[in-house]
Amino acid sequence: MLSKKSKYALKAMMVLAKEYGQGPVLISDMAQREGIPRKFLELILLELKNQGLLQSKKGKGGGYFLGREPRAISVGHIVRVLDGPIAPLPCVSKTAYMRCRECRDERSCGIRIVMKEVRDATAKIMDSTSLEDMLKRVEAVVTGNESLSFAI
Amino acid sequence: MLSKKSKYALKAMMVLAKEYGQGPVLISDMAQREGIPRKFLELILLELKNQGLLQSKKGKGGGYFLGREPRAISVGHIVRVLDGPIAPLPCVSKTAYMRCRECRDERSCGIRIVMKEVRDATAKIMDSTSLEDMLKRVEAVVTGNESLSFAI
DNA sequence: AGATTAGTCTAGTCATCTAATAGGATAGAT
DNA sequence: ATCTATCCTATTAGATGACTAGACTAATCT
Repeated sequence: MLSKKSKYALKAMMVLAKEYGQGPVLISDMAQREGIPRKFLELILLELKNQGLLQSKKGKGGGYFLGREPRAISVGHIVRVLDGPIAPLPCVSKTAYMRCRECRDERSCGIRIVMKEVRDATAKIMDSTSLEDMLKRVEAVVTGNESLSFAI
Repeated sequence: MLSKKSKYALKAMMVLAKEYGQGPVLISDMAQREGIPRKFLELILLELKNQGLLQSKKGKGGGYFLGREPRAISVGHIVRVLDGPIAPLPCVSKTAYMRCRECRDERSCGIRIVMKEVRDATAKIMDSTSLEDMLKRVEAVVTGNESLSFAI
């Protein structure tokens, strides 16, 4: 399960992607538009900033904006920043591998084989979907041209 | 992330699948063989039994055994019993749908579109993989015939 | 019948995580 | 200097995760 942190992060990033190139957006604006507790969103954005996905500007006319193009930021990256590894088990994680203490022979663990498949399928989707991709799909739904929403 | 409950459940179910048709297996045996805290495993097996995946026999010569053939028990079913829904967000769950409180228009939510893909991919793998499938794959690894491990 | 064996059930513990909230510090704009 | 808005640290209530304890019940063996 995705935490609310990740969900809120994705929502805020989508706002920033839509507003990309038009100057900084206020935390309060994003919080209000997406129905996210404002103080909580602060923490989230700060973390995204510290990981290089966002930039900010203080003072009047300040706010947050994407650190790079919407097409260069993936869902997987955002989720990993807030929730950590995507893998369902540490023993199949690429970014945070850890063997199972009780596993005799990892290579012949059937559970691991299946969970590795799950990890790969999930990572493939999340890492290949950018903010731009999501914007396009939303657009496709709104304009009624939904065939687009399946063209990755 | 899979909980330890689910992981232990899968391990125990694999033991029972391997031993299928050969009479009941003791909790303690499974606990020892797989390095699972015994009392914790008790709870897990009880839950699996209450959901109809396992049967048990008390007294001497007792223990647990699968309620049906290994080919008729899927990874997805086991995981859902212990961890609940597989979906990364309640709003894309088939078994436990719940809308997001703060979502204006669910249909045009980009996050939801992507997470639905993730759910479908995950569910497809977990629901189409049975204990028997896993046993076969393990066997394939052990005998060195790993081409089998990709033949679902 | 009585002892032994093995699952059943209820409750409780302890640590960690989640989803926030609070409030002052810091830096930029005017 | 004074707004304005992010930055940073701390705190917290409640839930969840991962067990542990112990009494109870049912089946089997002698």
